[in-house]
Amino acid sequence: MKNRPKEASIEKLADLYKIFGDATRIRIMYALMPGEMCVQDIADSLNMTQSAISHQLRILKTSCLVKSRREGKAIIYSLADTHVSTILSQGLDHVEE
Amino acid sequence: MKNRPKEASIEKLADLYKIFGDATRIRIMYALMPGEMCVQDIADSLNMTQSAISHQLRILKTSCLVKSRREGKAIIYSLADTHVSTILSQGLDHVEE
DNA sequence: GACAAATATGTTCATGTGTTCATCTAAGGG
DNA sequence: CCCTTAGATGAACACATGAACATATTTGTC
Repeated sequence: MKNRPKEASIEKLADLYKIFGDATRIRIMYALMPGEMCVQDIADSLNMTQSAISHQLRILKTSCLVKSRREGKAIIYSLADTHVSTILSQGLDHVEE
Repeated sequence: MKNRPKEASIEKLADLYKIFGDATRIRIMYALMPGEMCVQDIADSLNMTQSAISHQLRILKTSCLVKSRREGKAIIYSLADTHVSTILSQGLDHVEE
């Protein structure tokens, strides 16, 4: 059990969890687990508007939880690293007890 | 990589992370890591009002992240299980890269 | 029982947050 | 070029959230 982290780390930590603290964003991340997807496909799969998804994707990207690349007209999103799935399944363990 | 969880689990997961998504609550949990503490001591250690801490403790307790017992006039709080520290250090890993 | 100490709770207020709607930008096809 | 398609962005609005303040509750002491 480590010491209490620095104030800066605590703020960062809270901010990180804030990102995970929204069902839409979690759904997006789970949608991206099997593989990359474009915005409209995510929207369709979650039954939400393109705009709503785009807004959330921006938040996820700013926090480096997803990354994107352009392919013609479409922009393809994918999970940024394996940490994301790790954190999610960690939380799921706690929830599903 | 598992299947997408049920809707109910996703909501619960988001709610769980929402709890972790506040610096005050994280500070409280870190304060409780070394061992149990009464409300006023937590408040002093974090330089916050007793009321603010009590409100947050109630949220943490409702989510089963801390537990409490009475000892005379005081109520002593402690972390509910080891999952809490696990989740916190997991997030810290991601943050401190 | 009156009182003090330790917490809990209710209310209020300012601030954040997520979605929608309308609009804007970028890329490809004719 | 003009138009269509795919996303991004900005403003507005409704709703949630955290802290402060005052007050209530519970317990121990005299």
